[in-house]
Amino acid sequence: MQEKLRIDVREPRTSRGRKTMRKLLDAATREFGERGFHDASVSSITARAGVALGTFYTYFDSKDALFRALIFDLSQQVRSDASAAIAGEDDPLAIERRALMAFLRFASAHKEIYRIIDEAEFVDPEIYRYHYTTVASRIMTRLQSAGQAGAFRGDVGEIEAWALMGMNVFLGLRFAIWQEDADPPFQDIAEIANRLIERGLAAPTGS
Amino acid sequence: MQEKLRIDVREPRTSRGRKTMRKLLDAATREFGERGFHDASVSSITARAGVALGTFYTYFDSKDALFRALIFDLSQQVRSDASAAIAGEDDPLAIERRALMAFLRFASAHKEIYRIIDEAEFVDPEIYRYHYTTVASRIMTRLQSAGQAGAFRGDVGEIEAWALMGMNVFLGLRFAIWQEDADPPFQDIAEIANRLIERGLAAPTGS
Amino acid sequence: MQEKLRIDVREPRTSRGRKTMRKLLDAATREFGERGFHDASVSSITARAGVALGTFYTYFDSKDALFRALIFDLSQQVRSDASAAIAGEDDPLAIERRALMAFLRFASAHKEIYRIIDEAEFVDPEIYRYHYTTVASRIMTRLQSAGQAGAFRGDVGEIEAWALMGMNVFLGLRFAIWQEDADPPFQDIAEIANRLIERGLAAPTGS
Amino acid sequence: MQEKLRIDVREPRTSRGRKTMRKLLDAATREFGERGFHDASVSSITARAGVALGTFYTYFDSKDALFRALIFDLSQQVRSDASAAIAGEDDPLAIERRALMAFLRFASAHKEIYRIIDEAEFVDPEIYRYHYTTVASRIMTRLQSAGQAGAFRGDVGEIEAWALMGMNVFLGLRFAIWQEDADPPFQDIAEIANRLIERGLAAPTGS
DNA sequence: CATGAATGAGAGTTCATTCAT
DNA sequence: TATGAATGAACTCTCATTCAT
Repeated sequence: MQEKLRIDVREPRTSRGRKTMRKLLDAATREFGERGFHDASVSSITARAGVALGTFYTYFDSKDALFRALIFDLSQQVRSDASAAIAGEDDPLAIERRALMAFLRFASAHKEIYRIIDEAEFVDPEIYRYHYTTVASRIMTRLQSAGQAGAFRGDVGEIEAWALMGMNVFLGLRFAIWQEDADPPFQDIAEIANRLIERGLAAPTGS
Repeated sequence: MQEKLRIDVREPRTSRGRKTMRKLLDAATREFGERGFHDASVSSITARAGVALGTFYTYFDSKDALFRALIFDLSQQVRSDASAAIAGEDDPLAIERRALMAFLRFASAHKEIYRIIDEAEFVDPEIYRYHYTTVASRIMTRLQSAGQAGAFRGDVGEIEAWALMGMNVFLGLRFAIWQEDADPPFQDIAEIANRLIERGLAAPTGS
Repeated sequence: MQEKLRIDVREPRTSRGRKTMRKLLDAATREFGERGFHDASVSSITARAGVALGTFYTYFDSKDALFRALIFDLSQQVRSDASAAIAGEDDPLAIERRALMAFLRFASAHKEIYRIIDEAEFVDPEIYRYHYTTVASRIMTRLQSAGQAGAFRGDVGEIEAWALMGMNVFLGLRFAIWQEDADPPFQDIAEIANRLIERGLAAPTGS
Repeated sequence: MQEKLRIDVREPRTSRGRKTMRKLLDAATREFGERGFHDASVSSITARAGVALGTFYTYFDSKDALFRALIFDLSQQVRSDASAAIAGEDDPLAIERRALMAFLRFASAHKEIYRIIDEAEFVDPEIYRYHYTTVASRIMTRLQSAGQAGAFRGDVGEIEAWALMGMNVFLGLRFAIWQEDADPPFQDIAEIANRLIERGLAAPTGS
């Protein structure tokens, strides 16, 4: 699907180098998170990282290349977090509930990561696509497993996966990113979303 | 809710002025759509509009002010389009289906508008919030009317509205913006989304 | 021959603009002459010209573009000087003598111009070629006229033109550029070169 | 004349060192030839040579010092080539013809060497002067020998030497460096130049 | 002798904005 | 209202050189 994605980074040969690169990536997360890609400056990133300006270019070809490498990194973090959250759970609805809860908590705790990933749409569309396509594809896999197990309808596919992902992302935007306090509680939000996934909105038919 | 929103534009006094301003807004739509806010330049916008660089500042205080005025404009266009699409329809599910179809068509035909509005998240968060809050609020109104009419559950609120909006937006991103050809057809997508809204994903219980 | 040569300059629309551009070209001649292309800096050029740094880019796309425009300018100056020097002279040998004298004087008085043009070989080979090809072509025309008039052999062509040009250029380098005082006098040099052109080096055959 | 020329190179003590130094000089020839002095980078030279960046400074004090050492080397190569070409020939005119032919062939086969030496004019004028002064001085010696032997006029000196050298260099530039194919053949060029040296351009006087 | 990470001065270039005409 | 020349702060990126290992 997205196999040709290239991340250009000069892999450090020494452990000192590995440490410096990590410092740069962490500093970049803070800088991009606070100021956004365009207002962020390479010199500010190196200052935060405590290295000289030129050192930046020992590891990255450009500010864009760093951004791309960072998104790749963060995308993995986001997915690891989700995987961890649903590990061990078998019930499909419960899985989706947990996944959303985890996302809300993660977004709330790491607003800057959410922001950075979303800005990729305008900085590096390819990596942005990579991220959301990968996430959607995992969701679809979950839905289809549940379909085969008889818990969900058997005919769900990519469209439902994107619908669910969009739901989650916008709930995160509204209630985790924009909102300072968790009100309504994430639990309630996840409950309501879960009910929507399970039964839709139609009024229960009589009997 | 979002009443304090201020749009600073010098309203032209003459009809010649009104024409110049319109030329600038149209040129800005093309420029921002093609290059994004940061790569767009005021001088390129005036060149596209066929006016001198200095003329820009007769109408707008700054590049940011133009952007904000433009989003306000586009936000209204998007909402008008949706209103027109559902006008005269009574059935709540059909309304949502039509709204999504209209959005997919609009996004597909005006990719640049979609892009510009979304970039506002990183350029002028206030107007971005204004846009999506307004849209969500309309959706919520629709859902609650349907609830009172007994067509939908009676307890739906903001959370469901944001969930629906997110669903629609991401379906638009994936199938209208990214995809060149309408495949699957927008009709099918709207159908599937509609089914999800109506019944959720749970497998139909026996009997 | 060299018809596709492009000089990218933004022609000023006002007389104020024309003056500023002239100031920049003159400042550039001084700067490139003293420091050479690579050590010259745009900011130093604008400082010499007494304008702001940004003003430079109102007229030239880049430091390279300025250089090219400058060579074009200087190339014309060099050729005008030569034309003026030989104007009115009919005798082919006298023409060549005068042309060399003029070149020696010009090079001596404008060492920086000589230097700038020659550096073009490494900065913008195309314009360098343009310059020397044009000069050679003028020399060839002169030689061939003289050939038709019976003053020179009738079979001279491009090769002789380049040979003569090379002769002149190196005499200029050695005795006008490198040498502070005109010793031997330019007159003597031109005389000797003239004798070489006329009769070559072979010892006069008896009688 | 040019006795104070200093070439600062750390002579390697071991044979491994000698090999590394040779690799660096060869890599530098390629790099300077392809990119020119200023665009050439030390790190690219070491990469071509297959050694680490720091190793460079074990052998050369600076990029400039390397350049100077290289010109010195190349200058010797050029002169050896010329010496070999004229060895054993006694006739002064034939000597000059052979010398030019050899130069054309050498320049054609080693365009990069020609380029590097000429760029020295703007990088290290002293070594540039050294090179051309040395060459001119050899030519003058040849001419004066021929003068004493009665084959050439007896009053030729430095001026004629520089004139001849300039002729050769520009014929090389035009017909060996710029031209991909040898057309006209080097033989023809050398013949014509030889005729110019022998008899000049004047039309043969009657009888 | 060899390595490669680290340095930081310095360069070219962009562009929103101002303002005299 | 329209023009376009002028401004200068701010930015990204390069690369010769150093030095600890």
